[in-house]
Amino acid sequence: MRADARRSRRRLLDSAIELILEIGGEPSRDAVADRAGVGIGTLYRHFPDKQALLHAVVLDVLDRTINQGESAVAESATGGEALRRYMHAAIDTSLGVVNIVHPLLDTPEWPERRTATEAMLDRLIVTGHRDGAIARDVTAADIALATIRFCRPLAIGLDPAVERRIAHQHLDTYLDGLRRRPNRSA
Amino acid sequence: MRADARRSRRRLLDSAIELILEIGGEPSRDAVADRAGVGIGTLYRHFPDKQALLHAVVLDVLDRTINQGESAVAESATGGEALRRYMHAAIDTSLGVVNIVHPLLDTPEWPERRTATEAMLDRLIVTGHRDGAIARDVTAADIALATIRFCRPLAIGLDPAVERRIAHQHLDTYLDGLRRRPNRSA
DNA sequence: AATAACCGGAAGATCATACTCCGTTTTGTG
DNA sequence: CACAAAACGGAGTATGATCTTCCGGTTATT
Repeated sequence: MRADARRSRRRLLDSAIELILEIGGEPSRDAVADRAGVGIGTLYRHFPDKQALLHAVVLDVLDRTINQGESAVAESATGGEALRRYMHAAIDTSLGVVNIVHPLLDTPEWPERRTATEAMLDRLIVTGHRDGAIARDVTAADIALATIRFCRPLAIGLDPAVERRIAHQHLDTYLDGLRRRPNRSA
Repeated sequence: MRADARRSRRRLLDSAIELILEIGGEPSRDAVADRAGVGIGTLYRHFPDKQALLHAVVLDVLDRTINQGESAVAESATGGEALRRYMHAAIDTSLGVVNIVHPLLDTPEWPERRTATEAMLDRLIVTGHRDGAIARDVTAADIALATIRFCRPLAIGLDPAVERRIAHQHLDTYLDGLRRRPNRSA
């Protein structure tokens, strides 16, 4: 792959991620190409059909988030600490992009990511259960759903930076709540 | 206004609210009319221009939510209790509809609702501050933003009933977190 | 029974976005 | 440096999904 092609591809991905957060949904192909500073033809060469670009964006973001989870588990002293690190990292990486995940749930690429996410969360949860940092009744599914909630922008036209700040803030309070009530569903 | 006209209007509003939650955004006029069991012509007679229907929906839901807040303040023993009641009621009434609020923020009807919401939340907060049930550094804006977050569906194709259950659950944990840390922003 | 208000839905108008195509430019190689 | 292959740009067309109108038929009210 030629250097300029790789550069264009990466720019398209990054521009799409920005736009998705800004407008809260699927951006038009024209807008993505403009933002990336490439022609619309270039976009279609890299991502041939209708959904290819958005698929690539979601997989890119999802894989990075899963990796951050792995790191969090590996590098944290406690399960609670791993949970905190993972969820904040998910906000940094996935904020906004969860908005367009739904259509991907029916594609061949999904089951593999689902498995990887579950495996990672299970390891995280088991560690937390073992060291007592995460309540027994908190499950991987609970964490997954809460993570999605905090990665959703509020859809009232806030600036992305503000959006991110608020998400982290809400998550902190939520995590405090998780610690407070060890005998209730998350 | 004739009885059948009032009935049609109410059905259109309710159908729109349902659809907004189900599809997570603005429904097509055709879909709303179908769901309501009325012709598309009827929809246009009640709501003449492009945004009229969605405006009416948001105002309907918003006004009901504000009223529920007033009741919560009036009928609760403590500010903390009022806060809990208000936010859960907001989920029951507004879940999903926050998704389409943004465009309304630029219309003449908005400032009035904003003022009413602020007044209600201020009363709620002041009560809570006075009786110590709500931390000093929790503001009306904090409550407003958190309420919006818990009224956002997760956008992964969940059934509305499941969506609602999860929202209440997440809110409970968040409220526990608010209580736990009286000296940090909400 | 009379009339004014309301309803239904086919058909046309409108608009945003997807996508193609080909002449031009850039990159990598001998 | 020269040349071929790969990549680029963007005007213009295709497409499809709503929005909106209109008027003959229906229902409520007196």
